[in-house]
Amino acid sequence: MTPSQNIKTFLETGPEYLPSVSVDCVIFGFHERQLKVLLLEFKHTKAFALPGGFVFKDESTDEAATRILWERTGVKDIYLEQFHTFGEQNRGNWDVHKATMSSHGFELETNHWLLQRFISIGYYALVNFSKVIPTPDIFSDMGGWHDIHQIPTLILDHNRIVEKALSTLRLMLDYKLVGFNLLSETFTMKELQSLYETILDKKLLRANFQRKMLSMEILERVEKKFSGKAHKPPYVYRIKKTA
Amino acid sequence: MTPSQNIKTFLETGPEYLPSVSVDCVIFGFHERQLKVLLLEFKHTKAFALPGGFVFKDESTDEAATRILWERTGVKDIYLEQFHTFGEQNRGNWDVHKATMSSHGFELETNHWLLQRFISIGYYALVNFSKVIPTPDIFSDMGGWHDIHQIPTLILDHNRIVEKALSTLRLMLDYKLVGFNLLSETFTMKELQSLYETILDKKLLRANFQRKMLSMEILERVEKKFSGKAHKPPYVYRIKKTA
DNA sequence: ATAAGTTTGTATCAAAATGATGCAATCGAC
DNA sequence: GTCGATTGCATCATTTTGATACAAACTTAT
Repeated sequence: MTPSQNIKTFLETGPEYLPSVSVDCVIFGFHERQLKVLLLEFKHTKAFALPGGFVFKDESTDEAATRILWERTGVKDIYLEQFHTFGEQNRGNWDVHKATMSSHGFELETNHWLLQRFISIGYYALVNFSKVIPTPDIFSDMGGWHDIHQIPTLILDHNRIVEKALSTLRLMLDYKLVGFNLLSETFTMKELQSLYETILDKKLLRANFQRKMLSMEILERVEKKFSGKAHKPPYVYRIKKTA
Repeated sequence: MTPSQNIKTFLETGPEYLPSVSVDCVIFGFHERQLKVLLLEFKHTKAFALPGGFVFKDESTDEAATRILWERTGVKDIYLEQFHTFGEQNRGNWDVHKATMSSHGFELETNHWLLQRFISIGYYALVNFSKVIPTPDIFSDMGGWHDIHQIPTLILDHNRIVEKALSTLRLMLDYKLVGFNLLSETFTMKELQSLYETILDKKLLRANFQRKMLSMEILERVEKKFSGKAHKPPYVYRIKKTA
């Protein structure tokens, strides 16, 4: 199918979606000691946006978020949490979408379903950076990771959504042990600490961090050692499977 | 206007609402050492429900919640917080509403807007019990307070919504100082402790509770003393106005 | 007036959690 | 083997929290 055919199909699926409701996902990844967010880019308009989409009439909003996540990353079974619903009357304008459609030869009337008011249910996801294959959607030409400290201006109220997702993630970090989802299956204590330091944006004392993590008794030592570097090799951990 | 005229008007306002989106409010009050929730009662069907409603196309969801709250309690300026959005495909059936409409002589077709799928944005409110005048809506005949431990079976997924609101409130209690909203303008330390004990459902040590509350430095002693009882009079507090 | 009975406000001590520092152990490079 | 680097953990200091005690302030009974 050509892009234009895809778009035609999409525009025609309007009636299959639950009206007024959209889902936006803040997908967090961790790479090279940076907390990253997956953003979509619109080449024509040079605009950025969060991965998002609409809810089919026969799926739950959670299912919609899972589906959108899968479509944009190629990964299922992702840690996902709803954090807030954004329900302002005017969350920004849809010029970018209009322009994108227009560039493909589709001129949307003002009352087109795509240009109506939508509330957006925000979900944040924690993914293993290396497993993700950023995949653009119909509107976008590119998907890519952006350092949380260098998020460009996004469409609509998406910058606010990212902010809220980040503050929720920070709160969750020491309430629920959830950070692991951003690392690979196994990891060292240093990697885990580095992750926490990046998310919380502050240094932590190594000895105390280790003591705290071990005291929760959810970590399991895997291989005894790990070689390569000129120093004492660290233990490698994984999360205990709650049997 | 007669009730039936009210209902007719309401049914005709369908197009003014944002489709698929509803708001439900869990209104907490505190009275006689009990945590209460305001519920509406449908006399014909003997069903109970949370106060809720729909979102006008030109108001935000927060504004809708505030409006609904005001309509059901007569109080504006209420502490209100969004806590979760419930987006399952099948949140339960609308038989009760259908029956209520029917009892007023309105037979709704299956595809009537009121019988469509709605997602519900949950808000919880903390109100001063004594200031509230429970007021029924078009569907209900009565509004009243119910002890959190004796919530009857509610329509749709409203029982789950109450549960989630309560667990969120408990989490919030020691993260954010928010309990005051359930008391009157001024209160004693004992009243505040009693409130905390009721919400958290556990006893707290008086001395330590007092120390903790005072250490946050948001309480202000008002009147020196308080008389009537045969013992040392307690201080009366109010929240410091953050100047 | 005085004593008795309560409840309040706060001090004090014990225990637990957290912050900070030090040191032995283990690896590769030389 | 020695050196430099990093890990794992012990240890101590500090802070927070849990538990108990006691004096102060009020009304009622005598």
